[in-house]
Amino acid sequence: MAELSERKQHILAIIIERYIATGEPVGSKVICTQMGNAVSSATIRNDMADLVESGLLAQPHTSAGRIPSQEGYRYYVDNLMSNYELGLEEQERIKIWLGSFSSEPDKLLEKAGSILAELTNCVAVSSSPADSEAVIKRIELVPLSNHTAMIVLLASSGILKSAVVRSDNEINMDIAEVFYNICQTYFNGRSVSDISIPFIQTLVASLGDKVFIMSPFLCAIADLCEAVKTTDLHLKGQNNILNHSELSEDAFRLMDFLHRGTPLENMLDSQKTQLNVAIGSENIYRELKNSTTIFSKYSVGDRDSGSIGIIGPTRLDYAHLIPTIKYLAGVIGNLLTETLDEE
Amino acid sequence: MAELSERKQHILAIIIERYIATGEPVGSKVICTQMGNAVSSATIRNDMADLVESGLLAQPHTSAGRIPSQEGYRYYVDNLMSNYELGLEEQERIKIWLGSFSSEPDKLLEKAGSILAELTNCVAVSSSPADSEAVIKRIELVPLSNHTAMIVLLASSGILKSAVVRSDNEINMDIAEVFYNICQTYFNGRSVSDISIPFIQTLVASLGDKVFIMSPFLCAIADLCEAVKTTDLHLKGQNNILNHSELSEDAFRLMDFLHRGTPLENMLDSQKTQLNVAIGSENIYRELKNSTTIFSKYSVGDRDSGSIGIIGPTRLDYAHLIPTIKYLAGVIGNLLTETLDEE
DNA sequence: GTTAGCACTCGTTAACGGTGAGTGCTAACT
DNA sequence: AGTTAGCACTCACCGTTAACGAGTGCTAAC
Repeated sequence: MAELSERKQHILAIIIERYIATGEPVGSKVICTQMGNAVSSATIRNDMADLVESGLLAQPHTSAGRIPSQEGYRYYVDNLMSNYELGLEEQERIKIWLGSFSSEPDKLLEKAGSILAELTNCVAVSSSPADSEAVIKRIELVPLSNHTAMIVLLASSGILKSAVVRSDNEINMDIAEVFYNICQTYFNGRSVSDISIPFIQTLVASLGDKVFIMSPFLCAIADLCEAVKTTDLHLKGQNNILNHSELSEDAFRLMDFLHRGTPLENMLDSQKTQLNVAIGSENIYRELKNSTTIFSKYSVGDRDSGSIGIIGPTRLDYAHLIPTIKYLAGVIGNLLTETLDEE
Repeated sequence: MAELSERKQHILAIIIERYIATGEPVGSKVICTQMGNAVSSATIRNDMADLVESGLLAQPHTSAGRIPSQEGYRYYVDNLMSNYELGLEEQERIKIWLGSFSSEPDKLLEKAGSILAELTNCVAVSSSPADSEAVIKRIELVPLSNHTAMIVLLASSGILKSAVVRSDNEINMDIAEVFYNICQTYFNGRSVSDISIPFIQTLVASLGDKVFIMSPFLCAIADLCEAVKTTDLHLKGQNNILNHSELSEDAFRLMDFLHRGTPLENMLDSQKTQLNVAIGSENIYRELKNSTTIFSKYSVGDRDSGSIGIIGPTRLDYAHLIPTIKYLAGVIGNLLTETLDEE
C-alpha cells in the first residue's frame, strides 16, 4: 500500500468518522467546511478520487458522496483511529458488577455478554473458558431424594458443572461411599479428556455387581467431563441485529448463523491473536461478509481460555468498541485468574 | 353474532385455510373450484360480501380477494377448526426426548421450548414452574475449595436452585455442621415466601459470634428462595420472527418486547384459563397487536405451575399449533408430576 | 499543486397509462 | 327467495417518463 499524504489520511478519517456517525455518504463540501476551508472542495474531490483509486473509499453511485470501503475501515483501524479510554467510573462499575459472579465462570461470562450487548448495541458473544487439558478437581454427590442425586464436578479450569441423576436403586450412604471411592480412585486428578466412553466401559467392567447401581452416575460424570471440554457460547442482545439498518437485509441469515452455534465456535477457535477484528469479507464465514466481528480472548492464568466480543455491521464505532472489548476481556481474565489462584 | 349459514361457514373456512397456507388474498373463483363448482362464483361473492359485513373477513382493497379479519380467525378457532392430532411416533419421540430431563424442571422447560420452536417455526416461550407457596425441602452445602462452596436448594415444587458462595473463612467441617443445624432449625420445611430479608436479619441477630461466617451463606439461601418464587422465562427460536414476513415491519419492537421479559411474565401470569389463544388486539400488550399468542398452562400435581406456548403472526396454522401446544403442556405436566410423586 | 466554474451523472420522487385480478351490481332464471 | 351470467368498475401493480438536485469529474486559469 502506497503511503498516504497527511491530508489524504485526514480526509479519510473525517469521512469514516462522519459516515460512522451518520450512515450517509459524505460529500466534498461537508469535508471542506469540517477542515475549516483550509483547501477547496475541488482539491478534496481530487484526493477523494485518489482514495477511491487506492480502494479505501467507495462510491455508492457516481453522484453520491463517498463511503468507506472494507479496506478503508481496515486502514482506519490500523493507522488512523485514536483509541478511546473508558471512563473510570464506568470501569469501576463493570468491575464491581462482574466481581459478584467471579466464582462461577459460566455466569460471569453470561453477565459479561449482557453488559457488552448493552454497552455496544450489538450482538454480544461470550464463550466460557474451555480447557480440554483441565483436570478433575473434585466430584461431589448431593442426594436430593431417595432416587435422585445431583452430581457436581469441579475442574481445574474453574469450571463447575452439575447434573441431576435418577437411579432405580435407593441412594443411601452405602452407595455414596462406593461412589466416593470410585471417584477417588478413578476420577480425581485425571484429565477430563481421559474420561471417554471406552474409559467408562472398562471401568464398569471392573465394578462387578455394582455396575447397575453405579452406571447412571458414571455416565453422568462422562457427560459432565464432556461439558467441561466444550465451549459454551452465550449470545446476548440479539434484538440489536435489527438496530442496524445495514444488516436488516440479511438479518435472517445472520440470525440463523448465530443460532447454529457451531460455525461461531469454529470461528472463535480459529482466532490466534489476542484481539481479532475482522471486517466484512475478512470474516471466514460468508454469512458475515457484511458484518464486522470484534473479539478479544481473555486469559486465565497464563493461557487463553475463551473469548468475548461482538458482531455488528461494518459501520461500527471502532474507536470506542475495540477498547471496550479489550477492557472487558481484561477484567474477565483478572477475575477468573484471581479466583483460581486463591485456592 | 348472527348465525352463519352452513355455506358461509364453509366459505369462511376455505378462505382462512387457504390464506393460512398461501398468505395471499383469496378470490371467489378459487373458492368456487375448491367447492367443486357446487355454486357459482357470484353466489360466493354475495356470501363473501355478507361475511365482510359481519366483520369476519377483510378486504385489503376493493379489487383484491378477501383475507380473514381478527374476528374471522377467532370464529374459525372457536367454531370451524378441526383439531388435528399429533402422529403417534411424533408423540413418542417428544415424550422420550423430554423424559431424560424430567428431574430438572428448568432444563425440561428449556428443552420443551426448543422443541416447540422447532416444531412451529415460531418464537417459543416456556416458563419454569413457579410456586410461591413451595416449601424448602432440602438445603445442601457442597464444599468446592477452602473458601468456596456451592449451596443447593431443593423446593417442594421440584425446582432446584444452586449458587456458589465465597467465604473469607475457611470452610471446614465445623462450619458445615453449623450450617446444617441452622438449616434444620430455621429453613427446612419452611415456605420460601417466609425467607425474606427481615427474616434473615432476625436470624442473623440470634447467631451471636457466628454471624460473620454464616451471613454469606444465609444471604445466598435468601437469594435462592427468591429464585424459586420467580418465574424463569425461556425464549427459543427468536430467529423465527424473521421467518414471518407479516411481522417484519415491527420485528424490532416485538424483539424488544420479548427481551424486556417482565411484560411477557405479566401476560402469562394474567392468563386464567388452561389454554389461551389471543389473536391480534386480543393481546393485552400493544406490541402484540399484530401477533397471535397461544399458550397452555401445565399442571404439576393438581396446580397450574407454568406455561408454554408460542408467539407468531396472526396468520398461523391454528389447527396444528393448538393441539401441539396442548400436547406438549400435557407431557410436561405428566413428567413433572411423576417425578414429584415418585419421592 | 490548487481552485473556480460548469457540464454531467444518477438516484429519488411524482405523475401517467396500461394491465389484470377480482369485485359489485343488475337483470334474468329457477 | 335464492342463484346465476354478464359486465362495468376499481385499484394495486408495473414500466415509462420527466423534473430535481446532490455531488461529482474535468478543464482551464491561477
